[in-house]
Amino acid sequence: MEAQPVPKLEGTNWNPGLEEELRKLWETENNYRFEPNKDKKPNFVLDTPPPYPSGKPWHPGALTQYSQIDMVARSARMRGYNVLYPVGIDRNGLPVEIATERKYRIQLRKTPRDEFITLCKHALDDIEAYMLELLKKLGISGDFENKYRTDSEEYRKLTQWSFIELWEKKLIYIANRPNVYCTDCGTALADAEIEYEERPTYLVTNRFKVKASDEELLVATTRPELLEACQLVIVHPEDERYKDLVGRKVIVPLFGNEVPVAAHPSADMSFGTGAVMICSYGDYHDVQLFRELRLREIVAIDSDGKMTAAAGKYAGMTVKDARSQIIQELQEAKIATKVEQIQHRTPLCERSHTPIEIIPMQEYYLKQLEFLPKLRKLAKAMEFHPDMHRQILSNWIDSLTTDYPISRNRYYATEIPIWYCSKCNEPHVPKPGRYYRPWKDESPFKKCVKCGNQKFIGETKTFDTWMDSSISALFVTKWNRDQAFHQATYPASIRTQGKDIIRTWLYYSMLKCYLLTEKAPFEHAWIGGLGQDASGRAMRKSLGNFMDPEPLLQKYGADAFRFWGASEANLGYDFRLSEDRVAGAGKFLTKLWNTARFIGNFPEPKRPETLTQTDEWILAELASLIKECKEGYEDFNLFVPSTKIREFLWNVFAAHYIEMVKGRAYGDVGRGEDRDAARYTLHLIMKSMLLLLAPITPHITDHIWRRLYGSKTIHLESFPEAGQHKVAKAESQELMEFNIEVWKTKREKGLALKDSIKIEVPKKLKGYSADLTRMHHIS
RNA sequence: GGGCCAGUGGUCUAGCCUGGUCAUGACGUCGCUCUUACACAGCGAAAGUCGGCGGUUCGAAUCCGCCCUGGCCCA
Repeated sequence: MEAQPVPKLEGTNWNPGLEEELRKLWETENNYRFEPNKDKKPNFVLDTPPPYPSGKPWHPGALTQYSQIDMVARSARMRGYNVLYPVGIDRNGLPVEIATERKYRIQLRKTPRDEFITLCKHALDDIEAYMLELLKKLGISGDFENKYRTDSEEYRKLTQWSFIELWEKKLIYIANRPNVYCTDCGTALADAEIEYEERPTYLVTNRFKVKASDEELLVATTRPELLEACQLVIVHPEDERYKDLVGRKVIVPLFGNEVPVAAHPSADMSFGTGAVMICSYGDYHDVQLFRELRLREIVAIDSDGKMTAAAGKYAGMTVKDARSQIIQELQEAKIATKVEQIQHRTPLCERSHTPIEIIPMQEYYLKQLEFLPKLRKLAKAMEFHPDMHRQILSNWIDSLTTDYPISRNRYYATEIPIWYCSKCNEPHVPKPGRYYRPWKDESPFKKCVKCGNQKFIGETKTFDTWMDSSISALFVTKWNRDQAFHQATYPASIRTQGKDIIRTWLYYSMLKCYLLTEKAPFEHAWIGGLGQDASGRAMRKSLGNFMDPEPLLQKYGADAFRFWGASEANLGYDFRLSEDRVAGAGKFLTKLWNTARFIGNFPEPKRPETLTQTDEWILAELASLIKECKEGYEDFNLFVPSTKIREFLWNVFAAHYIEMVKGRAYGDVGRGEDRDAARYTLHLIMKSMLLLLAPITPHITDHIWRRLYGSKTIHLESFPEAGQHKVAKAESQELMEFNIEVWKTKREKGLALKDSIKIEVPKKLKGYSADLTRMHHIS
């Protein structure tokens, strides 16, 4: 007796509304809980980027990346790993401070610190809730229950702990050095926080009198306000114009100090007059020469961006005002021979877009230069996906010339745990294991170790945010919190991140974790491309070319968005976001849905003794698909499985196999055993495709799986094994070409597909002739 | 100035490492078709100097050199 076919899937397309129900189900089932070495499976630990709540809407490219990371985690589970997939939120740093200053029209330095911090917290909480909700809507399978925040007491305690260990290892030092400084943000910047922009500025050519002669030297500069800090004028050694001036002295106009003229190869003969004044500090070139030639620095600009006493009557003016004032005076005194406007590549603060200044300041530094050779080795040993992006890290390591300045003058960040003796200024660093706020807390020290004084002053500075983020791999593996857990999970298996923060997050993570644990923090680095707008431009909030991802998710569902994210661009390449293409991904889901709906009509029989040639053929195609998908997943590449599965489903399985076996599947033709062979094979292929797709489109695959193959979730299953079926590629090709030829002939002859046709089945395809005859109505 | 990446039908993309089938697929366009899963479909068609120039080779989208354009990063 044959069971009546029962349609198990309603409607002719996938309803994204079902996603919400599934997510609720997953939450109650709690399938993804991590315990080290559970069921004797190997651990797989992700070090994921905690997103920064910087505003609404969230960058759609970032959201795409989070969905891709989820696919990495889900595929690892289905490859048989026990997966630790942490969810964190990065809440330290400048952006929230700037947003808070703008929102409440207040200034950080003029607001009580406690109050300011509270305002920042509220802003972060608000956006954080929005982001977590979006992540959940995407179907992210991370550990939301144990989500962490980088501004929590527990996290900051660990950041301070890492600092204290580095301090004790004598890897931290204080130095008074020229520092890249943003006068607007009021803080020192790391190299990574600087960006460049072409901006108009004046190039002023001034007469410098040559000492004890009537000669003059013309010197062009973009920084006339720094004349008082000029200590040297350089010319190129091969510059014939100035050969006889080298070694003599010139007099700085307006200020009258005498400075030598020297030959130096870094002078550009073609820029300005070829003679360059070297001041402390106009740009990096100045810094380099001051260091190289051991010149005496004159601090001309203070940390508020105002001219210092060294600037004489210009003291107290802003750099900008001083510049225009001084240009005017130089012109009036006929010292300036030329004032022209030029486009100048100006270094800017990445956050405030203010031109940076170089000011000598006392800052804390973490040693890195002496470890660069070791870091280069670690970078070489690390497995990059794709391999090409290792280059970005190598280039960065090769370009570093100073140690890492780790202190900042901000509020919403982890405090540097130091107290200074009020008398002798000796720094005291407390014991690790607590969260310290020296600007607020009482000193844990009773007596200065140096002078015995009993009063202390707490440090007010904070850490650069990368000091926090760089230990994410240590935090999620419970370093200094749970030794057994840490042993089992560190180093992490994989760091997943965008290519834009390789030189910051990835590099600083390697540096700090290496210094603390002597190991690289992770084995693999997965580097995603960046989301661009539809015309290929970087999507930036400042450019206003943002697309709100939420309506897209609402309209097409998370699975369509995810499938688009997986299949849009190859691993590591930038991708463009457009609604059309997400919609196109949705069509694939419809195709999958209808294929499943068709197959669900048939009962799933046991494997018959023998299968037909047609069944063997599609199983061989499936075997190679499984192999390709597995290779893709092992390389953490989602592009490979998503595009291969789409091609197989659409162009091979649905177009050819299903059409060929329809007759048998319905039981219209052939023996009962052949019918079961078709049904068995249809279900086997369906199951395999669902399993292969489950990491990419977790909702639709789970829904179909539960409906057709039992009530349990697909997400606790493993990937299918590639079978032993073998059919020559040429035969496969020939089979599909024959079908196409029949279709073409029918249309040329004006025949409907159901009309019969006289056509010879090629000899090589004899094994398929029963199915082909039924399919094409060959008479 | 340097580095990395990219440049393939109207749009996007595979192939390039490991040279050799009429260059893959998707979106879009046009025509036909309701064919016991799917019209969010099926079938078919039009559409390409594989950025340019030169070289290696019997043969180059693929290897080499130079150049142009765009993106990202660095100095």
